[in-house]
Amino acid sequence: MSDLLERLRGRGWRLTAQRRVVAEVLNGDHVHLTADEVHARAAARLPEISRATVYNTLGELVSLGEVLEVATDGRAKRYDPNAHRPHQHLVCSRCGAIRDVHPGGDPLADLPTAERFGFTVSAVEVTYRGLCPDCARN
Amino acid sequence: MSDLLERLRGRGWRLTAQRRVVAEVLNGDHVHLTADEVHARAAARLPEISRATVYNTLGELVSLGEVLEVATDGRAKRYDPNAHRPHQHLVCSRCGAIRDVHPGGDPLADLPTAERFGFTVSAVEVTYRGLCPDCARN
DNA sequence: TTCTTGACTTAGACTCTGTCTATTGTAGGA
DNA sequence: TCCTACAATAGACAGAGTCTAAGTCAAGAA
Ligand SMILES: [Mn+2]
Ligand SMILES: [Mn+2]
Ligand SMILES: [Zn+2]
Ligand SMILES: [Zn+2]
Repeated sequence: MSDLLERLRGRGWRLTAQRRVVAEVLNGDHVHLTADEVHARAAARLPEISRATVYNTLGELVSLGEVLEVATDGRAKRYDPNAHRPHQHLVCSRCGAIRDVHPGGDPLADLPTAERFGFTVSAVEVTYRGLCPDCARN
Repeated sequence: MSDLLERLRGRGWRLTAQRRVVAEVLNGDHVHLTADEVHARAAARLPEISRATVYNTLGELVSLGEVLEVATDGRAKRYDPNAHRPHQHLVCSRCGAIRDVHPGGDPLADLPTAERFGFTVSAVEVTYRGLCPDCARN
């Protein structure tokens, strides 16, 4: 994760305590936190950090391609530091749990040119919906 | 569309002027309106229709399976009357235009059991992102 | 090291989308 | 026609996210 901070400094980022803490919170695999969850965890380390700064920092990380924004359904967006390995999501319709999945093959290839209607297609988002083991059991 | 109204009456729906107007507005192909757009168009025909009724009616149509809810990004959900033919969406990242696409094959089949982690997967949402012809040109 | 300055952070007001409630209205059957 | 359960309404409320004005500070300059 200090790799990340180095990369960001190289891109002209000022290294502030707030940005450092947000980057630290977004560390690990299968991390899909909402902005408010990031704020709560960051505030545990740096109590005076503001919601606005968390939103700003997350937005910057997203435009730099270091974090992915995952739009769930109606609920708050989730922020995903696993931005360098393409993957998709399995979402529980009941409790909102998210798992990363890594199917083989490029889903972009499934869309023939005839079905592109002149669009320049550059990305595809696949979300599998269902019930997680816990919710299926109850 | 009066097919739709017939079906709904058969299911015990009271036919009110408001519901009729909402159903009329959601008529056609490649229709992906936000709730407020539905409200604006409905209000052109029935000026006193309320936002709450539009939300209620859309919610009912969705739970009856007559309309699909499409969560594009962090913005407002879109309502799609093309609920009886499974399809996916092509979204312009710049202007937000949406096209229906109908690729062959079942995208659910692309997720092997080993990648399901015990989830009971029942649906998959595929969104292709890129630039529409107009936006690519400018 | 201290100075300087523009980038950064903050609190809280504000917007947008959607939900809920209390009240009033009405579709459709008796 | 009358009754009543279902539906519509206005507007308060809530969650998620954006914006602004004012204060703060990281990091390069001297
Ligand atoms: Mn992920
Ligand atoms: Mn559609
Ligand atoms: Zn679950
Ligand atoms: Zn476009």
